[in-house]
Amino acid sequence: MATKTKPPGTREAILERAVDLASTEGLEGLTIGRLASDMGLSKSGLFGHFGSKEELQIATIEHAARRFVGEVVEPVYRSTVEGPERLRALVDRYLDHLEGEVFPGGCFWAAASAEFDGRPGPVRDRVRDGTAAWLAELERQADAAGAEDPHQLAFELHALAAGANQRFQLFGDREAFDQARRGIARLLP
Amino acid sequence: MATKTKPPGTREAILERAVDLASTEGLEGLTIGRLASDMGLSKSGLFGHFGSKEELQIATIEHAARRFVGEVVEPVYRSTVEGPERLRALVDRYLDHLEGEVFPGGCFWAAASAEFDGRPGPVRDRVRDGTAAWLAELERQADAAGAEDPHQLAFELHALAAGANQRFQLFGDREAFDQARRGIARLLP
DNA sequence: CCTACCGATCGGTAGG
DNA sequence: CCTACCGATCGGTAGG
Repeated sequence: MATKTKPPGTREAILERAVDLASTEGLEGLTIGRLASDMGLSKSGLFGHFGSKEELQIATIEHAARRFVGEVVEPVYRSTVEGPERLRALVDRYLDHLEGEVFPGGCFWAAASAEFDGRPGPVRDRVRDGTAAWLAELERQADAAGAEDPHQLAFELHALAAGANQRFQLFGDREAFDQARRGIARLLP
Repeated sequence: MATKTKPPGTREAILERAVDLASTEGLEGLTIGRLASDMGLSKSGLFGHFGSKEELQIATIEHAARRFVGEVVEPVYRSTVEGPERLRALVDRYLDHLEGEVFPGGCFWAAASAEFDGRPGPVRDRVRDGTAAWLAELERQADAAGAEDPHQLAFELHALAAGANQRFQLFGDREAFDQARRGIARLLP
């Protein structure tokens, strides 16, 4: 008999739930007790998978990074060749990802970044690494697309998309994505 | 004898500290016990000023709003007349405010917005009101400046500035403000 | 404004 | 993986 969902108790299943919880409650509000009861485990049973809260937070960030790559970057790489087409597809799929409410609490990275940008340590470092990787990917594709100033273009594309996400999360305002697309259309003619 | 600083224990002095604490620890991480000990009060002494943690959070947001208006909006109104000049000054002063590290944990609003956008209630409502007031102010001045599409312009200006702030906070990267200014220069020629 | 306290929950450990 | 527990801290209250 095939199981319909991933077997509960697995590290993978725990992290799936952890990413969702962290997107609404924050990485600090992601408590071991709450996560354990959601997964039907004892606190110490769940604790044993990670060894400390900080390790849980780091594992959660790395799981979110894998999900982002799998949902945004990889499909675009499979369906496009390098150049303007790929940059365009990357930005479009990024906006679709933000608009699609993949996480209950909105973009995991926006939340994690705001929460930990002022708290030095390994958690902030991982959030920084994940964000830097995405900005670098945008810049690389902007370069391959022949942009005059790929660094500047990557910054503006990311800012417009992130701005739309912030307004959507706070106001429930889907119009913000149209505004972002309008701004992006001017940048990527 | 004039007192050098505001008398401690005052609601005003408490809220000043509360805004700073919330900018690094978040509005949820702003605990009554921590704030009380910072102010040299007992927990229940501080508690009595507000009546509940939620009321403290709301008072903190409203204090941050008054500070923002006093530091960004009012000086611009005093030094400019309505029109392109005022819009330009508003955006410039906003960027200076973000770059000036007024709060230890970076922009209070960016942090509060990311933290509470997924938690319905009066706290989120106040964060929303404050953000909406600022976007409306930008749009009004964009309109007075004769912009073709004031709503779109206000969105893009805000997104570029907020994007710079996010990158600055996470990477300590002042270059982001230059990038925002470059993007804004194209929007406000 | 204070001391003293409440029940709940936090991260984490002991021992199995 | 479990039960049972630790000290610390949370928001909040009683009583003065």
